[in-house]
Amino acid sequence: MLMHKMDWSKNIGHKTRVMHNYIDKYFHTSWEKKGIEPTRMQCATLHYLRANQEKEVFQKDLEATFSISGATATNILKVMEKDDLIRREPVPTDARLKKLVLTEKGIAFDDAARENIVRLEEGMKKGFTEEELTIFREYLDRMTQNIVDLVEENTK
Amino acid sequence: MLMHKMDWSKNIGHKTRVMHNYIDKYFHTSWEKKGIEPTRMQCATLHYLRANQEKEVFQKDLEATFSISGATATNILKVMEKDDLIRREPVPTDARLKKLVLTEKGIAFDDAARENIVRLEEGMKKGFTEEELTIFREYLDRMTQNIVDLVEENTK
DNA sequence: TAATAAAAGTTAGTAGGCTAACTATTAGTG
DNA sequence: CACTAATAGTTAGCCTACTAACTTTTATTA
Repeated sequence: MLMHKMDWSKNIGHKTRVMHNYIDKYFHTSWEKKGIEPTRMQCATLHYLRANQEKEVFQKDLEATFSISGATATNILKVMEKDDLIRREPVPTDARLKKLVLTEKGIAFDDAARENIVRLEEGMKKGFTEEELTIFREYLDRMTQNIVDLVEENTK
Repeated sequence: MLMHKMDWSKNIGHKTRVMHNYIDKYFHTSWEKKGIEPTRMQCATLHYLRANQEKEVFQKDLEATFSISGATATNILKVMEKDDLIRREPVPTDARLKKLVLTEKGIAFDDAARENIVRLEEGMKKGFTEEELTIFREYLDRMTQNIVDLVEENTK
């Protein structure tokens, strides 16, 4: 059998994993002893709740927005509730739902996180033209769809 | 303060995270009851050890190749040793090192994993030209470097 | 209306990812 | 040679991520 030797330096899945992990690391290193350190997904959740304060937001909305499973969402929200960044309130009209509400502390941390998010957004794009970014997004969407198709083939 | 509302559908970090998670899911769904289910990083490790059977391979090599921390490497290898996919053998010339060796079972699982890896590699690239893939890799490298620069600014 | 299906969220268990702190060993330097 | 640096790997503790199985509640349909 001919040995197929993978060149990891050209592997797009590998590159994606590495980039993904560095983004986590960015958030981890962005807090110089301000007490707590909201993680990447916590910052994203704070941001989402803040931007949708006029609406009612439930766990299922986070799951759809961020493409995470129910179990993952429960984990993230459990930690955030423990750290007093959010509350989960019952909804009178539907006992299955729990309304997600920012606490005062959650709002304060969202303010603090905002500059970190903006700095990352700007910094990531350094040296990229708008055209390149559009192509980059399109490639990511296309390749993700290819992988989704493979997963569906596996599970059909 | 003007509310900055993030459009997650255009966020490249978000897209990268989603693609990354679907690759994990691909590996998870690629085993129809063949007993054990080697995960993404386990398959990558098996592949790497197989391709470098003539050399001596140590944990630090995996850390460098896959850009993972020592703790993460220890975790992955611990599980693989428990499942009898690899052994960790002492090295006479340097007591700090542990040589990583594939077991018979490890070799068998690498064979079984090979078709899954090839199918993913092919499937991911469906509809992409070689030129597009080259550009895609270049974008991932450039953006990852941008993020590394931000992390280094944070930690300097 | 009663039975069934669908939806929302939780729990258990596991993998991969990290940092910080640690042990042990080897290499380098005054 | 002795002291210090660096290297290799582990452990503890945490967060994100998943599936599978579960409870509770609401919606649908026979």
